[in-house]
Amino acid sequence: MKKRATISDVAKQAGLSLSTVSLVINNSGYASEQTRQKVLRVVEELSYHPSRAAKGLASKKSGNIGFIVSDDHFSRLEPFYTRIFLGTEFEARPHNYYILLTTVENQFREPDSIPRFLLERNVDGVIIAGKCPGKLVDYIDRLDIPIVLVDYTFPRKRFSSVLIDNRKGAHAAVEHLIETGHKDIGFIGGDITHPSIAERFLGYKETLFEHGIAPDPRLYITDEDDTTMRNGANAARRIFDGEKKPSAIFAANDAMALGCIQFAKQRGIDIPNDLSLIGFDDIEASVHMEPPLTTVKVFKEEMGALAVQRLVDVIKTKSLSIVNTYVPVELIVRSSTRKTILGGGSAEPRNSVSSVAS
Amino acid sequence: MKKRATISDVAKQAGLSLSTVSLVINNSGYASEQTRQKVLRVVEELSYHPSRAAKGLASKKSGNIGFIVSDDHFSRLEPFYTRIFLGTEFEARPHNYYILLTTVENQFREPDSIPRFLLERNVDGVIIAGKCPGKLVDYIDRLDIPIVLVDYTFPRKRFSSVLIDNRKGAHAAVEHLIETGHKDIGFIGGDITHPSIAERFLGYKETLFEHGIAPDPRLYITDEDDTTMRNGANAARRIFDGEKKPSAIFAANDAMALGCIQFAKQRGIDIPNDLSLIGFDDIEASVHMEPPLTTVKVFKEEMGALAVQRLVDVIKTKSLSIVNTYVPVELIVRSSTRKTILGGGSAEPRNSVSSVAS
DNA sequence: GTATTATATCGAAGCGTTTCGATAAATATC
DNA sequence: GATATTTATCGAAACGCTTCGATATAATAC
Repeated sequence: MKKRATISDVAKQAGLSLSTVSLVINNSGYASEQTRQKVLRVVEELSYHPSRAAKGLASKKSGNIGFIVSDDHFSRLEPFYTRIFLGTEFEARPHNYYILLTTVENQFREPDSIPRFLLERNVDGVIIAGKCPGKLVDYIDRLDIPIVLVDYTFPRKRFSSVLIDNRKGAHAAVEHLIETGHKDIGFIGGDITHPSIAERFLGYKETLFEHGIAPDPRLYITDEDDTTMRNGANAARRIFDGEKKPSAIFAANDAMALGCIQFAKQRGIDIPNDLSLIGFDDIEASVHMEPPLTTVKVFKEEMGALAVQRLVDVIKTKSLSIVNTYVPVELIVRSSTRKTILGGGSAEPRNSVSSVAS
Repeated sequence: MKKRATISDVAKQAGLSLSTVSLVINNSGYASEQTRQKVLRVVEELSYHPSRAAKGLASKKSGNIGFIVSDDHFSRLEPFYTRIFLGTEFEARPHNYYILLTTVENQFREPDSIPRFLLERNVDGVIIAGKCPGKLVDYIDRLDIPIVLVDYTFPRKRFSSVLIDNRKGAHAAVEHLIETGHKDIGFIGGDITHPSIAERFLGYKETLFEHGIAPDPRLYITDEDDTTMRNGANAARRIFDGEKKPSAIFAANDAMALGCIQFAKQRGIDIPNDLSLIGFDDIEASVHMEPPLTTVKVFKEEMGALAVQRLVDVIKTKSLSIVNTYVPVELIVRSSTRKTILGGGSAEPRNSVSSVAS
């Protein structure tokens, strides 16, 4: 096996000094066009790739980005955060970074739960996806390691973040339901302490208000302990066991929507004829559901990519400014929603003629 | 921000030389018990963590393990390979390795598709999960980088591997169906070119033979192009559109079993009363299916962990021997299978009395 | 008691980069 | 035309570790 070429091999071959080659490769400092070309050609010839370790040692940069996600988030049925992670992986390539993934338990115990890459200072920055223990965030912050949050906002302190435009998504979802003639629209929220879910709830209420509909507490559930399918089914049951039945439900994510579907099947409620249902996220499964789920699509890979872009920028420029990027969403209409024959029950039926199902 | 402690800080504090400290930390070479204690205490005091980069530069080891998985495998609905990946991550921790993940396209084009960590020699070994382009495997092998395969066997050359005991799993599945009175047992294979699927097919046929049942070509489908839910539904349709209807189906994975369920619902076939169905893998979704799926559980995290153990062993000992580890499987009986009222149609019904459903 | 061998510790070279002056040539400034 | 500035290149130190002899002492063999 031939030994790998080093920078000094390149220098020798090009008849230049080490430092000049280094300057050209990292294009810092000055170099004549001629020299530049020469170096680049030799690099190609020897198929030279700089040694990460040497580079890291000399520059005090690891070339790695840490990706932190809570273990239950990451190993959920739906690969939501997996997609985000994948997005970071792809975007890291052109920037020449590696992503070091670690999952953390919700129950944080210092120092056992501190990711190794932090102890060893083996990352130049960190991306945190979804909820993360506050103590850990504080710890990283104290280390002066740049942080970018994805689908999360930290309560006590601002960080740059990449967020879903939840309000807009919720607005589009509820608007769609209202447009198709629904008035008694339920909401299934699961874990309302997650900022994204809270915002979707807000968007839900706002949109109802806009249309002169007062949100009915009997129609929304926000106190389940997690946003799982099971809880979706549970919440649906609680709503339908109440005195007021909705004609449509907006579930704060697709997993809970799926739970709704299961509940509805059990209870003999036909979707979309008896109940229109809309989800959020557009996970892979939603197109395969029975019926295929109308939902609000979230561009997960793109979120990961944006997070990397932002983080790399912070690492390189040491910028301290905080940038919150809102990623647009898109309403995907499939078969779980349809026009009502009659407007809802409580509000006065307006346009009752034109809203007859086609 | 305080500077990190280096090995020379430790040496100074302990009144020893650099080299002695290094020897103790890596416990290579000799050191008196007294010295050892002293060093360890100082390490603790200064909370010293060796620099990865320096270590890597000096030792020519990166401390990283590459994890390669095809992109369609990794971003599938069911997080099968994600779980394996997670297993490697966990096991890598105590061994002090990092996992560098990369996905590769099925359509391999050198050199664009070559993972960066190979170009930069930034991994000490590689784990390949599921199918992988032959050219890439050859490339890595030529680099003299140790390889461990997970859920895959390479056609042209032997490598150490961690494999599912597919034959045993298939045996358990089919045995279960036979025990519950089925004789006309179908098989849905999807992509038979994947070694695991091929073995499950083999196990299926073997078990039938053992019980004096000749596999009926009208009852198995092995020529779909992938092992997806869609293809599962498709294959089920093809079988049921044929002249011979099975009373039970063994799907080579849970995704295809889910497809079967969807097809059955559409066609008005009741599971398990009209058709018993059994899957393979035990993905998270299977417990949530309607009905909950009887399946063969695969211990995915454990497979990842075993792969890391094996790889670390190879890296450390430079062992050239090839070890194929077969991970046991477990039959999980849920509600998608039940006893037949009558034995199957073609073979003579034996024990027809005792096999009446309870 | 001397020769071997095992044990314990150390100094220094080396790993492959970056980066900080230093130097020299080319260009701009007045 | 002398001085200042920009551009181009280089040598050498530094980054924090491993590892290879070298040296010294302790244990064992004969």
